[in-house]
Amino acid sequence: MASPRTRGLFYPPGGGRITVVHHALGGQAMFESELGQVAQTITHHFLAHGLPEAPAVEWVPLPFAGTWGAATSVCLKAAAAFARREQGGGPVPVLAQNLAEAITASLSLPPVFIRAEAVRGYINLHFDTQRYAQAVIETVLRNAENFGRGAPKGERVMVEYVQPNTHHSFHIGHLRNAVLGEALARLVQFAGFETIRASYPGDIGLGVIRCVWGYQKLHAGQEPVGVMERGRWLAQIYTEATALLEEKPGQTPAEHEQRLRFEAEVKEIYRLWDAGDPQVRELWRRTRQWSLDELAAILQMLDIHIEVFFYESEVDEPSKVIVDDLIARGIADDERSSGGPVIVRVDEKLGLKNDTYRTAVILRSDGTSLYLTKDLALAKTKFEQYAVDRSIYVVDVRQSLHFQQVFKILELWGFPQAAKCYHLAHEIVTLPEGTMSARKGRVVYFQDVADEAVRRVEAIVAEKNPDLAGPQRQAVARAVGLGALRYAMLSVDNVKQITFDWESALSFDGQAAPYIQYAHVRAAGILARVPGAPATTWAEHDLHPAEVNLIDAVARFPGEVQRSAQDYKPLHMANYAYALAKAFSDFYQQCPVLQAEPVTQAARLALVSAAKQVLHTSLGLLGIQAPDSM
RNA sequence: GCCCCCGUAGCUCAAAGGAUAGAGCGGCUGACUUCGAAUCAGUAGGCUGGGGGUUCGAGUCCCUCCGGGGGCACCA
Repeated sequence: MASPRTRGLFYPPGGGRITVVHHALGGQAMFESELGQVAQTITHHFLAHGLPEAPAVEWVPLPFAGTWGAATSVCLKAAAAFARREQGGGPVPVLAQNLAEAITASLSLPPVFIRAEAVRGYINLHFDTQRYAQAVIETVLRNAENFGRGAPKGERVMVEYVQPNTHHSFHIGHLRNAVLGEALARLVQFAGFETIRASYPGDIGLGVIRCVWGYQKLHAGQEPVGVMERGRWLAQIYTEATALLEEKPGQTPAEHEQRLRFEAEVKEIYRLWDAGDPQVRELWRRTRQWSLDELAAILQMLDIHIEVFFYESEVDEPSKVIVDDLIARGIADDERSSGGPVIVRVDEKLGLKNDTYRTAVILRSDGTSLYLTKDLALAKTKFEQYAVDRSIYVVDVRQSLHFQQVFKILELWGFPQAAKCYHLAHEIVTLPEGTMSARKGRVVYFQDVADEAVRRVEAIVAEKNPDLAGPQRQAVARAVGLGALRYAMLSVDNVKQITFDWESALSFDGQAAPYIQYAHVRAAGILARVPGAPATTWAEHDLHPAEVNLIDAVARFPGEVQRSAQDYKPLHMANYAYALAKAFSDFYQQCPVLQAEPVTQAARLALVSAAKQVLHTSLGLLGIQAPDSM
């Protein structure tokens, strides 16, 4: 069974995206003001030579080849503009190169740059290596866990994720959603936005009522012991119930009759629920709580702390008020007098010829509300009651049309923040044998995968690190096992399906969380052997290429934070964390620290300390723990 | 029929419109008396689905075709 927010297509980007102020140039943000100075000089040069159409100077990192620098393609752009204006001023690349050469020759560089050169139309600036290394390392160590944290943006963002149905059980599809939403929330928050985490459990609807019916019919009065067991049991009842309610080929007339009778019973329960019948409500409330208890336990295990829970059952009433207003304003058509529902002909209202947003039903003919109706009310609540500036819905891709309709109807309604709503669509998790289906009982539950992950890691720890035992081993096994699972979900782009299979989901080698955690462990291992407080200053020495590489990786972190938050892409951070770990592993292999000469040792200890910090922070943003040993 | 997404190494996937398209897994060859080998180094593997276009510059943007997936009135 699809969870309430488990379907649809892609909302065109731009809607609620965070505006890019300017590209933080990775670690080169270190020399931001100096780069700004040079940019000004370049612009002046253009003006002085009658090239007013030259675009703004943007710095990109110099293709990394062992030293650092920044480059700008502004001459290429200016040359292209010039060629368009003058027609036949020569080939653009030649023109650009000439321009770049003239400009670099005339630049007077601030001391952090050692030289400027013109290459293939680019202006390349090279940084003073030692000053750069020092700036990076000392900045990291001075700021510690706050290194990379963005300045407050003065904007409040709500991230809605974790929307499982009650009366079902949390499966790995839900896990992808939860893990993605949590990483996004952490990134957005760290990037400088005030962040509210919201969850929207589907605690009412036909699926829920079917389960309640099944419970009453088949298991009245029963209750298994244990939070997880109870939750899972409800999911089984749901499967059991749907089997009885489903039309099957080759049914006898008697079976058919029975099925119709059952369906009528389900409808009656739904009616009673709607009417507030105390008995039905009580049964619903009790079973619902079992699911919510299970959810709480899982969120705890995932270190997800939701601040606001919205329940479908609670936005039911307010949503009907909106429907009345939509009818009053002529946006919605009330067809109930002729036995129809209340609808919004979205395309017609927008004057579109093709079927794009289609016609949306916002109220059943019997006057009960729908999923769509509730989302209209929910959007309003988010902005008005929680005063958010932006609202992100992390929901799987099958519900894209649903959200397009929600946002468009809000827009038609005149709701000003409709443009501030953004559906972050992600693809689903499938099984090798096909889509998961609670209805068919074909589901892989999160708890089972988590248990297996922890079991496997425990075995590996026992083998590789026998000193670690007891509760410590348990803790490490959880950190590593769940980390691997999380990373497997985050290191694939949202638009790609994940086919779940045990081996790749629980992969501990290569590009996987344990690899990154291991790098952190190694860094911790080195630092643990040094008595006293770790060094906080850089020491000038000849840099090994692996050191240069690692410093570069460390320096990129703040930029990656901003980029991940702006693009709503935890994937960027997942890739970055791996790249950083790889740079560290390479460094570890090639550069002895404890055996190095005193000056080199001091510098490398500072570097190890900085790298450890950033590994820790980036894993943390992904919701993955970084233990000191494993 | 209409709307949307995806096609990149054998497989799974990366890649701010920028300089020579990168990783992992799998294959092959090497490196533990060393700060932990859950590691590292090397090697092989590609007309980025096809064709047009925009641009100084396209895996990335536009058009078109092919292939795969998803969604389309009273489910959530």
